[in-house]
Amino acid sequence: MPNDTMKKIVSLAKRRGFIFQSSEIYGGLKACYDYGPLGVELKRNIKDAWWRDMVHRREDVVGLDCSIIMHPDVWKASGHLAGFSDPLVDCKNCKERFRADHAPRKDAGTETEYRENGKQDGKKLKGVVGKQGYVCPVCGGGDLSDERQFNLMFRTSLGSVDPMQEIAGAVEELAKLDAKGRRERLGEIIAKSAVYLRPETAQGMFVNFKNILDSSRMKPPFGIAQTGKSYRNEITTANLTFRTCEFEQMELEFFVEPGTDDEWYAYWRNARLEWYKKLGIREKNLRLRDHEQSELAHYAKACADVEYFFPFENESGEGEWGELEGIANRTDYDLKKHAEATGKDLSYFETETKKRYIPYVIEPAAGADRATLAFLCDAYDEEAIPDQKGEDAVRTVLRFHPRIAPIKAAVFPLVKKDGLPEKSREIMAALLDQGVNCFYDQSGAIGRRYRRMDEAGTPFCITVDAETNEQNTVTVRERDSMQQTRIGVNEVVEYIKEKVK
RNA sequence: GCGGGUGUAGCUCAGUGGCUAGAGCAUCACGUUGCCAACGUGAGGGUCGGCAGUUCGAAUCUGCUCACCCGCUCCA
Repeated sequence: MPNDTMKKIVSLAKRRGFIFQSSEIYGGLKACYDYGPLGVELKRNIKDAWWRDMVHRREDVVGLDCSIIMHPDVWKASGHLAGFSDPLVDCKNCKERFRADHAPRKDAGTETEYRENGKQDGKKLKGVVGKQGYVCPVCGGGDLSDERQFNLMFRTSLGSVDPMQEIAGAVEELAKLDAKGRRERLGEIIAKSAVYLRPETAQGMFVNFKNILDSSRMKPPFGIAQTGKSYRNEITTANLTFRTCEFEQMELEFFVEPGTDDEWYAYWRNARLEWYKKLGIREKNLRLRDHEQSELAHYAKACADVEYFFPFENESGEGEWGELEGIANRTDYDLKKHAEATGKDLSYFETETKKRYIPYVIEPAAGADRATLAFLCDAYDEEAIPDQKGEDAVRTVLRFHPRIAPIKAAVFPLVKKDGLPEKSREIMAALLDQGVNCFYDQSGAIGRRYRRMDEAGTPFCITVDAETNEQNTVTVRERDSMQQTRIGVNEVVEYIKEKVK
């Protein structure tokens, strides 16, 4: 029952410290979430795996970490400042909210017929199309609100003087202006200090393209990678951390010679799908979906999404495909725009061939929070196992790939006497010393301790028992099979390190 | 933003004809046991989402509000 599954995952996430709602004791904040002790490890492991595979294991990619607040002109050049401001209109009849540029056109002054409240059996109403020249796309009504700007970027102000102060001082002047003039004047005042939280990390890579060429001796084909937070005022937020206003991205901008872009696009499109598989996401829950021409963003030549089948609650009751990552061919759009805006030369000169060109960009852009959620959902499993009395019982287990598991190993003394706790602590210390995140537990029955670790997704449990004192060996219990292997105490660190590599 | 649903302990949920708020699990302590969610005893933990109103009295009725879920819309 996938409907149930998401509920159980949310419950487990809260109970075990993966994901909490932001500011929960204040009643929560819309679409903001915090990662608890286990969640932060999981997310970090995913980001680290991405960084290692995309940057450290390649010669052709370098990293970058740029500021979230950038020069406001960056967003003018990239098209975000204009493109993010879609005029929205509310229908006063059926309460629909829609984009003005998507509404059906009708000549101003002509008559329009529609149903009351937009209901099929509603009373027939007649109206006149207003001077805006369009009607409601749902009910066809002409009784519409003014167009409202809805900026998808988070605006804030840079500088120690609050722009509110200047606005307060301009109140009388503003009162004399009409609505349009007032908006323009207010815009002028705010624009003096207005800056934006980035809606994507990508522009940081484009803006630093020349710096990196000049400082790193990289030449196309090469990439710049970055992870970090981005912010967008989403109209609708939903499904836990799947769509939030503040989110973390893992982006690569890969610069290539024009003409080679198609093959590099194909390369990354495939490579990125394989990455999720390699880290343990089941193949049946993954797919690549190519965008239709009409779906493509204004800058993109081609785009494909890596999608995961989330167990979200919905009408079908089965779950829903959701985007984890988009791989786009952004062409030379961004570098060209920034070159135009700044007058700087952002082309690349190839000395051997004496060719000069503005590189094309292939962009695999992944959501770190979405990936974390997908790994969590995919790891979730319930196993029917009879308990000691032979009655039906359920074992809840998170089957994380050891590389991303929050806790790599747990160390238990079978009993808390006969020097077993002391021996366990020694093994713990050796593991911690090697940077293996592990957990010590001596409370309650051993079976309970195993099951607790199953729920946290810990792949290995090391138990110190009577034989440890006699033969200097411990048991290693494997999470998925629940099989135990006996190994020497001095092999433990290497054994675990090898398994979680 | 609209429509529908939900909100009681860390989790899952009872509760009501309006009076001192409950269970199971979880957590902690002690004891016992010792390899797969054991047993006993005890303990801690609740602004009944928030604010206001009606009332002698509100978790319960009314209004507003916040958050989450579903649908529509949106997703450069």
